Amino acid sequence: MPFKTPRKPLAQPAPAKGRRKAVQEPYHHGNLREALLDAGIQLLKEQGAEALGLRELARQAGVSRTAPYRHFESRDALLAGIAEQGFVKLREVLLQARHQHEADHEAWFIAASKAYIGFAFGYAEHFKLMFGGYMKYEPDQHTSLHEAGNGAFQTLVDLIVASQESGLVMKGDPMAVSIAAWSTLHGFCSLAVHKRLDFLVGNPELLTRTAELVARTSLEGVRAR
Amino acid sequence: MPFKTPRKPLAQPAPAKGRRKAVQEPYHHGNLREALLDAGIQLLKEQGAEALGLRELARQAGVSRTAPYRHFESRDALLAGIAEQGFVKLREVLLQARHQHEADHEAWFIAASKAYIGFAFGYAEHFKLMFGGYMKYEPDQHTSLHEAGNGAFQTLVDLIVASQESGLVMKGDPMAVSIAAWSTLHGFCSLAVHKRLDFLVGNPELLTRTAELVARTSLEGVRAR
DNA sequence: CGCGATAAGTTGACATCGTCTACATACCTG
DNA sequence: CAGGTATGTAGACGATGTCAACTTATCGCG
Repeated sequence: MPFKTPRKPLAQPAPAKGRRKAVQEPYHHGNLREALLDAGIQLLKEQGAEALGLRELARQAGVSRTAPYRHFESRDALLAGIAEQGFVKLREVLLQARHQHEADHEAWFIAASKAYIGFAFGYAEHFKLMFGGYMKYEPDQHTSLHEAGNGAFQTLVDLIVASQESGLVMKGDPMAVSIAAWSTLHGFCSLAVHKRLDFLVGNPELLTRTAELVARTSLEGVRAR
Repeated sequence: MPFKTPRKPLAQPAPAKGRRKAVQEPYHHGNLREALLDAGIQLLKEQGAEALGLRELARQAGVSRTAPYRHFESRDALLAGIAEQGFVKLREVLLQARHQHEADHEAWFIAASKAYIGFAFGYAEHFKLMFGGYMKYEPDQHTSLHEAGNGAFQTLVDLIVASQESGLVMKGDPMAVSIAAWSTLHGFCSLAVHKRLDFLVGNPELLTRTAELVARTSLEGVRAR
């Protein structure tokens, strides 16, 4: 029962990491910023977003309660950082589906859909944090988070545009069509991670079939007719 | 600037309201339970779910901070009560769509879809509370909330079953098909109320078109083929 | 009609949290 | 080596949810 995590013995003092902006990477105590993010991701997975307190994260990182304020201007900013990592990961899995099936648009579509669903179920708490109302989110602030989200969304838009050109998917504003296709996947995932599909719990086989139906539904909903 | 709301002068002492369960209706101070729910719904609409503090609600109702505990065992229970009212309202608007178009299944489907979207946009904060992670939700506890949710969902299942019989919608497990159709609507609404569709903000005309596309997508996704 | 039980409301206290201000320390740069 | 700045710490404040103990009003029953 670890009440007090002793300060983690970092491998390197490590201020060697490229300085893309202006102010980064702690100097005399190891890189707290990433330590906080890592602890947060860990805690998020184990206990959910409500457990992500600034003081708790500080405790886990072995620093004092107000230390995080040197790296995040508020709790929301820290949550935004964690959510951002989620969007990066989501984009990765979507790109992976693309690279495996880029030639066949229909296969690409289905693979991307399953990747999205797989991410939501595999990182349920992360998914909730990314899309739920756990923090204040104003797109024109949180620009970094916003861009990460757009980066993930863009992979879907790319898929839709390609599929429109090949005649698989209906014509029309690519944004609107992308949102329509995305909505189907997202709605299913959102309902599932928030436990609103208790019809399916305890029946993993039915859940799998429903997930596949949803992936197909997403495609059929926007298929060219 | 009402700092202290004086105790509301109730029209009647009012313990005359049908006693469906066993323990209800406050005795010596007016009916606090409903006053709290009403204040909560009001505050929810104005300020969002985070503003729904037990103490704040008590303040608005003109009672002391711990008085709500005589009617709700915790803050979550109060939120659940408010969310439950939302599901009742949602069911109402879905039933209204049904009664206006029951004969034509396709019209019924589209009307129900638009009603769902209309509810989400018209009661955005309520919608977030109902489906987001603002409170702990375990279906086997919160049975009242759970049933209210199922009541609303059932209107969609009825629609799907009827549409399957008339050949509009594909065959298959009605639950799974209902979830697939619902997912499309819900995903769009969820993304919108959480401000994840900033592509559309400031362009209400595009938003309207996208909403209609989504309603159609929901149907096309499960249409018989 | 009166009296006890009980529902309803109040006050006080506690632990926790996010955040602010002021202070201390380590590191880098000139 | 000196000074500045990035980083970390301690203390305090107001706010919240919840518990325990106490008070008051209302109901039900003999």
